[in-house]
Amino acid sequence: MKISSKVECGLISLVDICIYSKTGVVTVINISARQHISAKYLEQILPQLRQAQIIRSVKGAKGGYTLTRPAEKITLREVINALDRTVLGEVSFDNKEDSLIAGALSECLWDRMTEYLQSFTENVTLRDIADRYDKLSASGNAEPMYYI
Amino acid sequence: MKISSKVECGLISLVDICIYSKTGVVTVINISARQHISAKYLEQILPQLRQAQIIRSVKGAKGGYTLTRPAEKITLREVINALDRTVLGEVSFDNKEDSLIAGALSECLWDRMTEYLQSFTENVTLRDIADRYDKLSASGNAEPMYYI
DNA sequence: CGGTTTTCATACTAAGTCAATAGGAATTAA
DNA sequence: TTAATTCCTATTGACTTAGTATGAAAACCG
Repeated sequence: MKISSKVECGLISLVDICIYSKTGVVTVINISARQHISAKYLEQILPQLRQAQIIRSVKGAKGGYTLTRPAEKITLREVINALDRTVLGEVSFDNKEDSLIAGALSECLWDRMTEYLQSFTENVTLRDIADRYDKLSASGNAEPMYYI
Repeated sequence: MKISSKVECGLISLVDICIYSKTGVVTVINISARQHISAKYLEQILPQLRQAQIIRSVKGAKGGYTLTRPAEKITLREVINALDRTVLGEVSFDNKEDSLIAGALSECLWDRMTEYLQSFTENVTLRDIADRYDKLSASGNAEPMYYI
């Protein structure tokens, strides 16, 4: 499966915000430093998540981002759809609709695959990922710390 | 889901061969005429299916293609993999392996999605599509016939 | 043989997509 | 007013993809 870098970075950012926004907002610079993603790139991704009402932004100095809802109410389906409609969306082809074989393929294959992906991602939430992250970092896989 | 035209055309070709090879071989020209796919394009796709031992080719005049096995023994998984490794393959990202969040995403999301796609397509065969095609064409959706 | 039909191999091109950068406007705290 | 921040939109360069082009190799047929 091919997943765009935008979706990957968007998801990582959201989990980062989820983890670090307990005490206040999280800025693009914060995420960039922690997750090694270009700040300029994030500036392009996060507004999309805001428009989809997944995060809320505070402008100006001391500004940043927080989630609009508890993490367990944010499904990965809506996140992925907000960033890239093609991942979970229907398989579509230009003009082969007239072909009966293409129709059979849709019914037996493509439609079922996309239906599954939609319902699966509907049932995974940001909380699940954050919890999994906690377990990973607790079990000796701690994020490397660089002391000066 | 984004599926390349190559995979789509390859699958359509295979179903066409399955349907029309009962009496003999099927040529690129046959498929091209029936399915409205450029013959030159097919000449690029079918050899790949041959290398994957899904179809057998007969060279020269009176040559063409047939399936190597009964249609119920050809899974869509192997067909799709033969034409495009990325569709069912693992989600892979450049250098974000070090990120624990990326790891959590893999475990909770990407790995499960690709596992499902692999096992689902493993259990759909060419026969299933051909049968579905038969039902579609029997129920009033007959392929248009052009009489001269 | 020689001509025709076919598959096979490889190169090419034009269009589209994607990742990432760039520059600057708008907003707000201090 | 200054610094920190989000926001908006354009652009670039690299890569991918769809489809075409050219011709070689193989095999049937008369």
